[in-house]
Amino acid sequence: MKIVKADIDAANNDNVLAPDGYARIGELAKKYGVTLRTLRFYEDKGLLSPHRDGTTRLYTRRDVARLKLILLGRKVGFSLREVKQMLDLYDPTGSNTKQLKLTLEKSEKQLVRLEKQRTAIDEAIVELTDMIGTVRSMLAERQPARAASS
Amino acid sequence: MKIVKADIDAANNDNVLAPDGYARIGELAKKYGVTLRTLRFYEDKGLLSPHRDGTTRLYTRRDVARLKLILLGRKVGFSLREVKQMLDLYDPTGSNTKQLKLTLEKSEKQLVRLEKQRTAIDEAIVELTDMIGTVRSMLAERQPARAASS
DNA sequence: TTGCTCCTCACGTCACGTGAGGTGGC
DNA sequence: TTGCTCCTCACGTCACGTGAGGTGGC
Repeated sequence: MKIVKADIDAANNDNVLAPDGYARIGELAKKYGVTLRTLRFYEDKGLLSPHRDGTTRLYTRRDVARLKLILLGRKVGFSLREVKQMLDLYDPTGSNTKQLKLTLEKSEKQLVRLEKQRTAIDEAIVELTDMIGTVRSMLAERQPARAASS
Repeated sequence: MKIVKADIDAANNDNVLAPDGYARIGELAKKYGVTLRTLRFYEDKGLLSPHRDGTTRLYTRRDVARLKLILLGRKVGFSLREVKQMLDLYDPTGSNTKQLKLTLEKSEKQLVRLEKQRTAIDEAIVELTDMIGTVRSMLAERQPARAASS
């Protein structure tokens, strides 16, 4: 089996960037499953800062890296404000000890919140299941003929 | 042991209503762990409709019953709009079959949503735990002296 | 010329939070 | 007079959704 460039491109699906090193907003949005609005919103909030070609946004490798972290942060339940706080502490020339410590601290607190959310959802599931049972039996009482006639 | 009226009142803690059959907003809020704003907001959205004494709101047994359902609905994740839809179908003179069927239908859909939310939270917990591990080891690498000196 | 992709406002949504400024009755 | 509880605006929050109206290049 011969491996051609297309195979490599397909396997290397981490790459949204065109050969020129830039990605357009539509490409990024599709790739990461977000809307254009979301990417513009993140920019408005200072989380992303793509280059421009006229009015058109051009995203670099750095923006892509940030976007991934933003989406990870959102997934685990951080607010955009918190994500920004952590990202803004990044310094490519330093040890980033401060950033890491803040991230660790916030993450531990967030983990506690997530666990509380999980128990809340578990409770909600129990209550809703109860509710469904109650409603079903009320319907059964109110239409005893239904079961027989249908 | 003598049972006095105070004991009965304390045991009957379902009752927020004063002897006149009315409760004021502050009493209701405290009893159900919500803010005044929340109760007013529910009214604004047509979910509650307390009586008035001048400008002061007076809640009846009916409002209390509705409030309990609203809070249950919110707990299991229904929007206020959905809760209103279901409550508005209640007819004290009928069989309420329509209300029960709508509630059942909505509840089953909501149960699915809740279960999806649970798996999302479980995933988030896994990812956040991973993250914490990664950050911890990065900090350990960056400050090998810390562990020895402290 | 048509289509596609991009753009900038700017208001809407959801469930309240949070003052500001004021009233009534003990 | 002071305190407490109540009231009505009305703007703020959070993370976008959703048009409206318009542009650039194949």
